[in-house]
Amino acid sequence: MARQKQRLADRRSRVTVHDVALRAEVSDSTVSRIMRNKGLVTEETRARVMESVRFLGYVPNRIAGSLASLDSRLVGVVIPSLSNIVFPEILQGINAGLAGTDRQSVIAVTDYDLDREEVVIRNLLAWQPSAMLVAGSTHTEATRRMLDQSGIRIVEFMEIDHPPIDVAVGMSHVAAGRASAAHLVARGYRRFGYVGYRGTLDLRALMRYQGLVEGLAEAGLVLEAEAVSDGQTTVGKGRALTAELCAAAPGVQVVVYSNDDMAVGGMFHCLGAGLRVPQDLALFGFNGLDLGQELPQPLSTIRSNRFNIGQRAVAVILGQPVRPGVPEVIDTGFEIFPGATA
Amino acid sequence: MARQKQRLADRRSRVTVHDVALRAEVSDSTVSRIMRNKGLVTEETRARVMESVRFLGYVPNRIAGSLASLDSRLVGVVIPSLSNIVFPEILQGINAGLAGTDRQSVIAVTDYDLDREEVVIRNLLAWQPSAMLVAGSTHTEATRRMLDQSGIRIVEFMEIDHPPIDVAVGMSHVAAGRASAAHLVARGYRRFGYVGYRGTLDLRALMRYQGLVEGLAEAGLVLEAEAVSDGQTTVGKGRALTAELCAAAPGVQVVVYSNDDMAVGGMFHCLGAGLRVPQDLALFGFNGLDLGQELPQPLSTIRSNRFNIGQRAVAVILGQPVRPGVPEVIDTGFEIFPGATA
DNA sequence: GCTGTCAATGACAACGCTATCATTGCGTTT
DNA sequence: AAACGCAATGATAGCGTTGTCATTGACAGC
Repeated sequence: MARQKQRLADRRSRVTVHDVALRAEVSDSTVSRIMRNKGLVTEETRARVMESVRFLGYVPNRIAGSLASLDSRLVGVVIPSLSNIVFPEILQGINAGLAGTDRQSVIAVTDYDLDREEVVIRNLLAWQPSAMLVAGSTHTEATRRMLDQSGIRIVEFMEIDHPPIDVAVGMSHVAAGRASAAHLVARGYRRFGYVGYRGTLDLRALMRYQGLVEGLAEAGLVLEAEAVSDGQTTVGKGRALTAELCAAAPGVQVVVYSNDDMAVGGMFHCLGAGLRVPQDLALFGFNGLDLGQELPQPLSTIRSNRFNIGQRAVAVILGQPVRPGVPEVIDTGFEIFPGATA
Repeated sequence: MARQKQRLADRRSRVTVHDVALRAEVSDSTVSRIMRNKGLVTEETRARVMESVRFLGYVPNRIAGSLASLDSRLVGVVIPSLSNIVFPEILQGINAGLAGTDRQSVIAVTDYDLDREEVVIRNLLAWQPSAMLVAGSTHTEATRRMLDQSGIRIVEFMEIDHPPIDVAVGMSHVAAGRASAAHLVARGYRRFGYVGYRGTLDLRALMRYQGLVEGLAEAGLVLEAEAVSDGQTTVGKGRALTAELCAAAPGVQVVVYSNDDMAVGGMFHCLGAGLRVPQDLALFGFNGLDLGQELPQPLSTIRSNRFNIGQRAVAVILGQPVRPGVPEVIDTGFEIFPGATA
């Protein structure tokens, strides 16, 4: 009796299809078919097999299954951060879109670092995902090549200001910046300040800033004052920077913020400093977070549809799992929310 | 020449170890060794192989690798929600702990549904993770059995009020509730109100509530009024429920909230209604979110250490990858943050 | 020169499952 | 009764990698 070569001594005595098949007195194939609800089986056989499955506590090994079927059923998701609530919101949209399908998301975080992005994308691709959803459109050359050559569907979400590898789902941040300018100019504001991000990492914040400046220029206006930070854009930072800006440029009528978090901080500053909003100082945010809408006065801002972006991104890959070869851009738009702070 | 049986017509002409080996004129084994930095290879061979790897754009298939080595290098993470910022914070801690190791997290969300939890855990276990990190200690019987029988390390994080399957990392929410009561009683408050969650899903909120009631009872006090919701605990809800409670029970001196989000809502209500905090109404939260600390007055609350919980959970499984068999409880504690609203 | 050692590489069988094709057996048609 | 169709099940060869053991060849020691 030739003893079979035992590969790894420690193999946790896992239950395999074969064990189930032996107990139910059927072939491995039949067990496999039943586990996947595929192919024809009599009800009697199914019952017998399922009894064994339950008795043995069998859990199919998806690693082996994926290898055999050459389909991992995985969707790679790459986001820059978890601390900014907008990304979990997009993940919710993605999960909602994936719920009820047989696909599973695998999430990786880049910390806004393009080299880190390259690493995590390489690692995700190693899992043979059937699609990749990547935040943003700015990548290293190597990243771009990897994504392109993978042949799978690639959805770049959040922004649509750059030509996509395959599909882009999101909104134009430059346009949002311009829209802020246009809206506020139309409401009569002339003396503008900016509080927010200035650095090299959050490129979408920079695009909004750029759009804002362009929009003002078209009205013959400029940013009179800026208070910026190259780190996290938090409520606390927004509050501190607003204080700074008010001290440096008392004549500013309205402050445009990188995002709602900072704008809420600005609101807190005004509350503390006894400034009336919007009479003494008007505030304009970006994102349309719930938080801003629950302030004593609802925040004037721009709603980006994060949940929807996630859902649409998933809809694309489910609707057309094979890359068509022709790049596509899906604009989920944005809406100005007038609010009461500007 | 016997034509080899071609398995799947569509196999994306992927580059395999074999292709690299052919081009570099070495064996598959050597390529594998080089890709894993394991075993001896001459510098010259390594260079030649790496050239081929780059030329062909070879990305190792981790599915096949995991199957062969019986080690997926995956860590399953199960959380109830993404919309409550505390869970992304824990994920950050987990990612931080995993960074620099060869482990990858795979995240699943249960939406506070124990049956859904059972499903997602079954699906995660199918990926043969080397450990599972699961939020909370309340599971279905089937879930508990699956986790236990998997043999891998199981970390139940967030709470330590129940005996764990393997390890629990977190804090006692009952104790936190009692601590709130003790702290506020010591500060002279006698007439208490509660605003927050009341339902069947968020069990930790319920434990804090229970601790609060117990703590008050020990001081001979009771909750004079409650305004509760069984849905999301948002800033908006907190604001609305606080208004409700104030109308129904004007005599209440201090309101204890399910969490900081709702407490911030309470603060907004007071700001809008012209109530002085804490003189007219005192507010006490839970979590120690940044948001609460940036209010015009810093929120009185309890700091739970979310990031730390995630990091500790990972430290456990990295430090001892094999289940010791003896359950362990790791208390990450909490601190009362006096603040200025109570 | 012979043997032993050891660094470097190769051969090949697992890993657990599924796609594919083959086989069985029963009822129906002609 | 032979032929056929078809539902149900089985046998087997991969899937791409890695663990294990075998082989090669250079060099040192005697």
